[in-house]
Amino acid sequence: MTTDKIDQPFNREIQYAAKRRAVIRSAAGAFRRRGYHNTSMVLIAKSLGLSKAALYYYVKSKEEILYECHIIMYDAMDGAVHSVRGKGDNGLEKLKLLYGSFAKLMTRDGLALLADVDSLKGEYQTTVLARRGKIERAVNRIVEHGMKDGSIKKADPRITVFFFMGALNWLNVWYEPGGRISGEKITQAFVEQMSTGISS
Amino acid sequence: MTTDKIDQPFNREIQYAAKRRAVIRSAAGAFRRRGYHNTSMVLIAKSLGLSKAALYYYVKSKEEILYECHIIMYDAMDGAVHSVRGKGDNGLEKLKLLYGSFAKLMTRDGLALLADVDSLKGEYQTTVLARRGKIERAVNRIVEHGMKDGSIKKADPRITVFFFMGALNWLNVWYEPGGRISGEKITQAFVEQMSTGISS
DNA sequence: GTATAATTTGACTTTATGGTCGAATAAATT
DNA sequence: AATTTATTCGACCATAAAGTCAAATTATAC
Repeated sequence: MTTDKIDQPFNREIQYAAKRRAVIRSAAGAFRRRGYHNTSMVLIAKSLGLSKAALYYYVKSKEEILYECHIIMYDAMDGAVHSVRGKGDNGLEKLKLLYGSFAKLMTRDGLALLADVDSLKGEYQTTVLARRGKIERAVNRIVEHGMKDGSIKKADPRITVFFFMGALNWLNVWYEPGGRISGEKITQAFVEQMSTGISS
Repeated sequence: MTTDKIDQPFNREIQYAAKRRAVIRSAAGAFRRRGYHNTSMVLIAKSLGLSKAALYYYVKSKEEILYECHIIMYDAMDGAVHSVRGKGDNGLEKLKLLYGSFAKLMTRDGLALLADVDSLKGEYQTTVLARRGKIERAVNRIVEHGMKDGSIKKADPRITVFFFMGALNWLNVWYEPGGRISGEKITQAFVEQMSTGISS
């Protein structure tokens, strides 16, 4: 059928993209659990039932995988920032929404990974640091806004933000998806503890 | 003089120990800044004006250095736990004292390093995880105590602790000794934010 | 069923770096 | 000054893991 002729090359791309995503997702999980440097390409390959060489059909290098992990995460975080636009009656309420989204991202499947930036070089690192800065500034802005509207206690916004963003990032180290503590409980508790820690 | 005969061999040991400490301190700083795997032994050696081989006169392996970094830190933290015994009118007050000590440890010179546990193997990792567990339990106990005496809001103590301990551990990633924000300011702000986040 | 393009592989090269060793140097001891 | 002991080094080895490539396999198209 003619649809095949049109669909088939399209499917190819889709399947390639899907497999590529699978590679990165699988690697991301391994990186989170064992750390970037303790995860070899052979291991990533094997856990997908592939040979190492096949991996390089989908990615340029190990570094690229790490880079994409970060980008995926920052894309998701940017999305969270965007979806919070116009919501929340004041700075604190907006921040609670955003922080909750962040926590959900970090706990939903093993996607989360914001570590090992030092292992990225050149352009890769520059881009990732830029993305990180962008998120940081967005959060800072909300916090500063909250300090002005009186919903957040006045303090050095940088330290304030580092505190609860640090708690979030550290999740990667100890949180086990599907472990004893559910992602929802963590999200709820973190939002609660964060907000009471800074509300005025 | 006779004192020399007695002092000299003693000095030797002291100097050896001092140099060994210098090696570990220097390495710890590099590890914290660039990450364990991005710091080569040659680099550590060069930054001390030594050759790589000379390093191995003081340490058994790179892994041993990382191990000692952790132990030094946990010794200091144990000390902090110990020095808080009997102090503080209630759980929250005691926790504030302890948390402040921890924050001081993390910000005072580049000593802090509690990451890369995955790069330790066998006995090394077992011991470090045991030490970490010990600290965690001590903190948990204080928090639970505070929840009972009414000074700390009732919640899942594990998550409560992970939150503010995570914030602390993440310091390593972004804090620059001698940078724009002083250790004292951070310590003060962290204790404040931690305690208001959990006080009832 | 043959040709073409997409995947996958085994076997290889390369590289970074941890670690070793015997010899050289410096310091203390007699 | 000679001897022993502590310290340091240059040059080397070992190895793990990243990355490459020509060839084989599998899927798709005609």
